[in-house]
Amino acid sequence: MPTGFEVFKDYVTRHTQLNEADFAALEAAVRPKKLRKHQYLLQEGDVCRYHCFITKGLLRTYSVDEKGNEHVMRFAMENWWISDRESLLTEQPSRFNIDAIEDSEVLLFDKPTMEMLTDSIPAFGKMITGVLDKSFITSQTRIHEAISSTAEEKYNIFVQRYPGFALRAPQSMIASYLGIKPETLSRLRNKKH
Amino acid sequence: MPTGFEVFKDYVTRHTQLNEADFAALEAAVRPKKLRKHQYLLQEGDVCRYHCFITKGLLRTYSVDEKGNEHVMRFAMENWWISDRESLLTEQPSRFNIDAIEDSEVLLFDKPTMEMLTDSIPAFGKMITGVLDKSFITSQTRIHEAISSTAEEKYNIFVQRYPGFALRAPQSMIASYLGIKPETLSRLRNKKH
DNA sequence: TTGCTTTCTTGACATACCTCATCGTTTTGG
DNA sequence: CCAAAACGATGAGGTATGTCAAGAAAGCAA
Repeated sequence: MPTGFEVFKDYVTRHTQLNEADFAALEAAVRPKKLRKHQYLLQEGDVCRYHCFITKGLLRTYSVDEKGNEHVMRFAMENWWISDRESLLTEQPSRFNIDAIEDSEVLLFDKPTMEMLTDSIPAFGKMITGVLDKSFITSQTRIHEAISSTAEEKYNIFVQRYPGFALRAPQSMIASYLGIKPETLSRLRNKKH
Repeated sequence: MPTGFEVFKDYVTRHTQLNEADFAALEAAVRPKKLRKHQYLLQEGDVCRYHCFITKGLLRTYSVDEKGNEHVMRFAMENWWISDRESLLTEQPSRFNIDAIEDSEVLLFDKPTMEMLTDSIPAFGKMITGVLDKSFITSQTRIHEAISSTAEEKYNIFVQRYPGFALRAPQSMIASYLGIKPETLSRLRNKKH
């Protein structure tokens, strides 16, 4: 069973080349945290202070509207980053919650530490920039699908793109992510064709 | 009537502080381009080569699906940037079209030039980073609205947030942006309450 | 295991949105 | 300025998705 930092080290190694001194700097900078299922990583109203790298488990970002309905913005699992970038950037209270769908483990990078690391280890900085670029493109794609696809198309795309989420997340959360009701998703899944 | 570059200079001045030498470097780097209504700035299948700053007019980014339906991803007008970031980053053919909804004028920054400018003028680089951060947050907000709002709510939010687009863009394009049919939008607009 | 709670499935019905067709209005280009 | 085209409004009727309710299945705690 690899430690959280070993998972992270593997991830970094797959994306760029760093020497042992760089890894030592990363390991010293990082704070590991365990989350039980249902535990919050971030609660609405709090300011998001960390970039979080997930080494184990499954989390989601979601909002709760006036009627109490939850709206899942995204899922993230091992080897994904999660945070509320808006709150992290602006240092304003977050509109979102982040919590663990399974027992999970994350590495926390606070904002000044992350800045220090991306400045002092340029290859690491480039990697992070690449992650942000990719997440922007993913957002664009999701917007495109939201305005142009039916519920069934959205679900099929979701399963293809994120088979792990499709298997591990409850259907009610997947439905919420897709912008449809759980009953509708259940019917889509169980209809033959 | 200010020139295109004067519009851009005002914009930059509102966001950061540059000296005259910096502005001279920017002016030398930039290529102005006029677009007639309906003219493409980028066509599907072409690689996006430019960051474009709009000094006049109104443009849209959209895709066309197998059935010939257009899906408007975004609008942009004076003092907005437009490009296909995915294609620009990856240098792969774009899935989108960008064209002018009104006669328009833009300033073109090609990719290497932009890199050179953001490196050599740090304040300008920071401003560009800020623009990208803001556009990521805007994407997140749009996803949230897409999965959590009714057609009417989406339209009301759109009008509030972008009164200029609501007035200047044809309703069929606004409907497409919202992910609804033009007839539905027409009915929403004309229903009393 | 045993029960308790949460999640999923399914039916009946309601409704928001879509489709297609028509027609009046506005815009466009020669 | 006129004719053609594009745009927007509106009606009738269809379909996808939502709502509410009940029961089955699966997960969880003791």
